[in-house]
Amino acid sequence: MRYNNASKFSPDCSDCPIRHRAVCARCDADELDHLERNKYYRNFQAGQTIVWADDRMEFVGSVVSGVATLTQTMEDGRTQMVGLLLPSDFIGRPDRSTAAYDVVATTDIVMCCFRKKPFEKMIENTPHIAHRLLEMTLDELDAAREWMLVLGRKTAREKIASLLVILARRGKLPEDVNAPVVFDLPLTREAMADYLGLTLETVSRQISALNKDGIIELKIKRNVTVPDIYRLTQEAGDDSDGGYLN
Amino acid sequence: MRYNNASKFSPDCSDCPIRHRAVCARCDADELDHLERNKYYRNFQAGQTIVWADDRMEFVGSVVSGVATLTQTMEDGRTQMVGLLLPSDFIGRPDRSTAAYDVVATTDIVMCCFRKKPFEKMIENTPHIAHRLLEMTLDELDAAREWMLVLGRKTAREKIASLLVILARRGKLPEDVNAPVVFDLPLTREAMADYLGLTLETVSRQISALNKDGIIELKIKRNVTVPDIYRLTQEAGDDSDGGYLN
DNA sequence: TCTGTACATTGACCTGGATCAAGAAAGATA
DNA sequence: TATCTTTCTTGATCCAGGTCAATGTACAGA
Repeated sequence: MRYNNASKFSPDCSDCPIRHRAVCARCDADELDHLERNKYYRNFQAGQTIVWADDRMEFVGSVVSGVATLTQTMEDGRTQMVGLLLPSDFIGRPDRSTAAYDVVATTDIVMCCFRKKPFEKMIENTPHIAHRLLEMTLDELDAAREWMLVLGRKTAREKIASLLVILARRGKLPEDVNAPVVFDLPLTREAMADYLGLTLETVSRQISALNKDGIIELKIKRNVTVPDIYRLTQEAGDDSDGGYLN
Repeated sequence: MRYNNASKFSPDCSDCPIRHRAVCARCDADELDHLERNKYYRNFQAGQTIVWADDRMEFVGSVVSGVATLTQTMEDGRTQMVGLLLPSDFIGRPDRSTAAYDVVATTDIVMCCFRKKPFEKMIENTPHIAHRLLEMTLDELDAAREWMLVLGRKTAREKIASLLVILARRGKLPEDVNAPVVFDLPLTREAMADYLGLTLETVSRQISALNKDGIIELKIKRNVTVPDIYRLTQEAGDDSDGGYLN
């Protein structure tokens, strides 16, 4: 459904640890070749669960396109998103046989995967990749801890803004720092609420408020193309409400 | 001041990555020896800041005794604790020159330290230590994410209970699972509040409530010894309020 | 074009925890 | 012993965000 960029399928694993190959002469070339040959792509539909918490997880991989979430759920149904996986983000942890969280595709998503066993073998033989993996894990740890500040101490409005900043940073930023930023909002209100430790109603109200305050602007409706909009410019401009922030 | 266990100074770095030596025949023994010879101990008093966020950090180390916290502070003073360092916990991150958070001793504390440079060198030469470090970082990441659920979705009472469980788990648990657990509470109400995303008043009220509900029990006052208590049993039992959970 | 489903918005009301404000205990100092 | 400081407790009040409920909108399928 909706937000679907599976079209840019051409695999761009630009931040995949494997790519490290380009800059490392000391690693085991055969090993890397072997891995490169054994990578494969998997598609998931929006809403589909990629891995269930505590299930065996036989692969590692990175997001090529689309968005997924890491989610924790309590017995009574309360859920907290603990991670957001955007293109180039890595998923899976060497030396852990089971997943720690539910991984759910929130949009159609393409992942670049490796079977875990050979990947672990490669880590052993190519210390620089292990090093890169440690670095990535430390980054994730920093992000998690920064999010603890958001969850523990920020107001609803600040929480929304924090999320918007994260998403904006991951899009292509405009050259001019002062130019307005445009980016996709590939999450439902509920998903945002789960990330922010709020209810979906509060998220909705805060977004409306930010909109009313002129801080964020409405976006083009999902399946409306640029030509569609352009056509509107030829009509009498009566129905001025151009679109919706999804 | 108060909670001071610097007395058990005898260095017990039982979970220090260096200890890995005992189980690894493949690592560079000279390197390990060199590091072992170059470890040193540092003492900090309760309240003292061990490292300031963004300051250069020239060492890594682990807690021998005492408790420290990792804290993030916003410009307006709101603070969120993002990590709790108990004995055997590791601090410092290879390849990062500056600290990401304030590290503050909440009790008198003894740390076992290594200068960062040689430590990093050792990591390069002893892949198994790098591996162990990745494992430790993944554990921290799990802990941080579990804490996100606590901060985002739990009630004040549940938050307190979550903290108590963490502290209880780190103490020596009784053989009998059903026996009551006894452990130190080496944090002020304010520190707990900062960890839990609450105010200190709420923490105080909730602890009083848990106490009233018979879920937690009062503990012996800090500087009262067992003989002191015993002496009380000889008096007329009028002043029955035996002590305080502090 | 109608219908059903999934999301999003908005309103009315309630409540858990924050805020403000005294006091009381613990512990240090003298 | 009295005094000062820091920490903890408790009460009174407030309000941000939760809860419950109704309505609107997007869009797929028939």
